[in-house]
Amino acid sequence: MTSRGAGPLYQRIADNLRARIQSGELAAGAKLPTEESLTKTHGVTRATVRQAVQVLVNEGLVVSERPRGHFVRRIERLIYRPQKEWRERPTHPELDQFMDEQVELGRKPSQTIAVELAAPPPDVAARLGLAEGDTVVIRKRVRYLDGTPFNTNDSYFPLELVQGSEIMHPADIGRGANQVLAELGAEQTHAVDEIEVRMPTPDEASRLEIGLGVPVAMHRVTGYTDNGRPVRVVRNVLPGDRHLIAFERTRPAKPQKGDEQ
Amino acid sequence: MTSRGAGPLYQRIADNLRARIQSGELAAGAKLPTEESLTKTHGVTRATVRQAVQVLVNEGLVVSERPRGHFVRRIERLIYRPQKEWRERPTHPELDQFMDEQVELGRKPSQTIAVELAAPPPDVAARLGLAEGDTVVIRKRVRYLDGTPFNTNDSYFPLELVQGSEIMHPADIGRGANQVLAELGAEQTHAVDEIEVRMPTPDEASRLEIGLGVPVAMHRVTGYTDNGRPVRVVRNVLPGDRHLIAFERTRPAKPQKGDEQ
DNA sequence: CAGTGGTCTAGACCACTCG
DNA sequence: GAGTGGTCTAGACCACTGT
Repeated sequence: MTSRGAGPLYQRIADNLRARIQSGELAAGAKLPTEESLTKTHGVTRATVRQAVQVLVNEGLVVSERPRGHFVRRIERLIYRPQKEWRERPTHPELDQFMDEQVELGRKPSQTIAVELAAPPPDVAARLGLAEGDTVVIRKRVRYLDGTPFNTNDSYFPLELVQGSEIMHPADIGRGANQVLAELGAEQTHAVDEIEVRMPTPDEASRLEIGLGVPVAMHRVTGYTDNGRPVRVVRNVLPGDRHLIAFERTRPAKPQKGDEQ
Repeated sequence: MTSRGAGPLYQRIADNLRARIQSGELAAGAKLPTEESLTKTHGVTRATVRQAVQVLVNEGLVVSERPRGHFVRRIERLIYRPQKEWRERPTHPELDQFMDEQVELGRKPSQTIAVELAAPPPDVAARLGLAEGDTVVIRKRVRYLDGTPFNTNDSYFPLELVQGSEIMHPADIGRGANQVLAELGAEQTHAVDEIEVRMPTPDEASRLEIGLGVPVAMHRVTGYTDNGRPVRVVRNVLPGDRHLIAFERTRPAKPQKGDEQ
């Protein structure tokens, strides 16, 4: 199954290393053989060995920690609940079966907040019903856990809606930005959730200190007032290796038909 | 512009190309300059140019269509609704709801079904409460839309539960596997949903015909009976460039506090 | 200062598709 | 058959980290 006959040399070397990782011979955190030593064991040049290792890096299995060497990636995911603020307790005890054990064991959270005025990105413009030339207020947050970036949380508001309000101050809003919106006569009463999966932009990669081979999920929430006016878009960017997204179903009824789950 | 600040040559070439893609100068589907021509315009060797292009490929911005050249990736996402099966909709028995929805859009769906007996992967074993040496029945499906793979849908059942039942036949189950479970006295009444974001395994990449630079979302559903016994795990693997995950919130109530959305 | 990976050059041959 | 990207060799020099 592993080094089946043909294929490029670098793929066969990559297959060999991948198999050793998956078998546990090279456990999480273990150091890979040096490129130099791989050239000898496989009888190829260093360029070929590097190509093989690059395959594993792009698969997210291996990280480079220059100049100490390459290491098997450690993956540790925390639970992310997109619906969190509308749920205090799960409806069924089983829901926590695989989650409670992982949840916060005395971690130290922190965050940074910045406020910018800028033109909205296309997806935000479309959802707020703005033109790309319009201006939005952006509250940009990066959340950290034990000092490493955990996710980003950027809120976009139409400028004329929040002009001069507390939302434009780069500090935590104790009662929540939604409460401020309500005071401005634009209370957000419902929302649409979307999740997009892709590789990070260079910007996102640097904000989140993401290595090669780590994709992100962008969780986008569009908030509406009672009469259907969009007043807010939130974009949460979650590094794939640090999050497990969990959510609950609406109706605890019987599935009706089919295998569509 | 070109020699902005420092950095490796290949990164600057990649930055240049990325900017031209994002500005629209190189639109979706457009052909990139050939590697040969890039060596001339930037005065470097082909290896360096290839390194630059590889960056964009790994970001998912560019695809290679050998030997025609490199092209700006076209991204077209369809909506994926993890909660779909609990919406009430009349359907034809032959088609499950995924297919059903796409048929309405004039697409041509198809699928393959295979049944295997094997040891469960670790995540499935943990959720079904099995040891890794135990055996599960796996119903493996690949769904196609207009001939291209769209996602995979693999269901795992404990062998002793479904032994000899219709679930072990590699054909569509009109009334749904959940109905069969109910007839076996193990009706699934609630479920836990998880989404994991990562790069595909080589297996997944080949099953789904995924190119480099395309991550996947794995949507995992664990189904339980009324008394909390896990009877089924479903793993849906969704290529990131073909899906937009959408879901609904439970209560149309006011958000309670904070910006946690 | 030795060891490691990161970058880059200068070539070569191959496989595949298109006109 | 021409043009393209895919693979591979044989070197070289650099930057950084730990001893």
